[in-house]
Amino acid sequence: MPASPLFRRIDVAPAYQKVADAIEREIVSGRIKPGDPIGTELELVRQFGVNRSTVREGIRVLEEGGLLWRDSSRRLQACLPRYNKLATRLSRALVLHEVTFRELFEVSMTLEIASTECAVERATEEDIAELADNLARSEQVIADPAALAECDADFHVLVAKASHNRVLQLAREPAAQLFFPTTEMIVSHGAQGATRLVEAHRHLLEAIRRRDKAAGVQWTRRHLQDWRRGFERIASLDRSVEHMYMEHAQAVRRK
Amino acid sequence: MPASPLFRRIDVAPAYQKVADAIEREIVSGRIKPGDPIGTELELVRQFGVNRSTVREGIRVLEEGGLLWRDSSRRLQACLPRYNKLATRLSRALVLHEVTFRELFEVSMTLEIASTECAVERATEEDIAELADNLARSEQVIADPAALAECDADFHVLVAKASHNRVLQLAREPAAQLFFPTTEMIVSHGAQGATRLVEAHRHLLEAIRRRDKAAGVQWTRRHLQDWRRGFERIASLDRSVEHMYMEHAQAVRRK
DNA sequence: CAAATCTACTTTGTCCGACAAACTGATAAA
DNA sequence: TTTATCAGTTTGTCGGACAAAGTAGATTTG
Repeated sequence: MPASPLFRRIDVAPAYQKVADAIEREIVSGRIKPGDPIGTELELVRQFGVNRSTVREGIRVLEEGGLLWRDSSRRLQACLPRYNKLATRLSRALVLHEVTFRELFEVSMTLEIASTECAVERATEEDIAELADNLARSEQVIADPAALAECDADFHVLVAKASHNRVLQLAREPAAQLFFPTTEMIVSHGAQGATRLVEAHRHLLEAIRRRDKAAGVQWTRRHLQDWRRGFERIASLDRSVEHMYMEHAQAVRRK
Repeated sequence: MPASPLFRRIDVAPAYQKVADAIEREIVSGRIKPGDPIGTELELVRQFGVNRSTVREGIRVLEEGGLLWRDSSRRLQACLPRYNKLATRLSRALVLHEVTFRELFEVSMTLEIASTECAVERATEEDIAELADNLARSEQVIADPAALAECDADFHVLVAKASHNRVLQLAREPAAQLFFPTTEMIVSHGAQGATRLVEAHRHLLEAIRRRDKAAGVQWTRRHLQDWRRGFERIASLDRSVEHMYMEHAQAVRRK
């Protein structure tokens, strides 16, 4: 047994990791801005003094993390991680952890209400126009559960956008991605599910337009309670989110 | 210009991506369970019929996504994506999007209150014991801002854990990772900041113990308002979260 | 017989060199 | 001006190579 450690542990992170970390540092610190080119693989090989395979492994890590992407000509660029892609990863994690619909519902209720409150305060004319447009489309496809479910998901994304709080937009997305796909099932199951949904959206939009926070919150709550009642007619809230949803999310991501 | 497309677009995803997708499908679908070995690189080479470099690039993608990891002997295993790692990625994204402290504060207020409400309902004896333990430690390090800030962050993680809602735990984490590091600055700045913080924790724990939801919410709100007042003495809430915090988060992640 | 040591084998991380396909940019032809 | 051609880059993939670290089985030692 050595008397006392003479030397500190040396850093033995693999080279590809160091490459990834080095590039990540430059991007996160702001020295490389989104849109800036990173250089070709060969240039990186020369700069880091490692093999191209090693550089490529490092690049894959950052590409997956959403910090790098390849433009149309496949050249490397720094970029801002897209919320959507991150949210998909999170949703996947929630599925694997087998969270229940009760957990999703609880959080969605909280976040959608917060979303509405902020939207009532801050929605711009443009936000309202987008919401109105969405509502008009919903009314047209009221008989088509799949299309209506998509409209519903979009509507709530738009409300979140109108909140002008990007943290909120990001925070609600993972639960929403798992939560809203069930809307199709629910709407096509119950009889007046579709009309109640559109009605709720109409009142919600009206509340945002009139800057009436209490009404906005009330209709958001009612809207989600409707979802819950509809869901409970089909399955238990304590059922865990299933792999089915993940496959749905993957299909969406790829298109 | 061709009259009409005779052929469908051929799938030209790179091989490493196909490898990653194939393994991901097996894991997400549940056919490979967390903890199951994936096999050695050479086995994957044989199964997929591609080069080892290609397999390795595919593996990197999944490793970064948190679906694969290498155990102590560096063999590949499927695993559940850790919330912590995902949250770090999200925090990084928030930094790059230059969100403001106001946005963080707004969402944290919402989620911490929700967290408290659920914790009051569902905290077990064990949860309460952990919180009490944390509180005792806080009282010991009340004069050490760095240690106290860490205790504070832990306290809120424990409250979220006591909510027994995993979606909530995950949803609050990204904002918290950026929000709480400022506690150190705030506590060391104001005079009674530290005592007020510990006092809030004490009341909060007491509320959870007594299942008193109103008191829990009230003290959570007061606690966060304290943070806000403290922060505003130092900087504007509309300042964007800075790169500094990201470096802090990276240091934490590595240890 | 149990514990420690040695040895042969496997696996990972890295490197090298190679090549086809796709893309770039510029020049030549219609 | 548009189209065709062509040489040079760059990426994606391949095959093979090797040192370091880990594994497991055989062997020695107490």
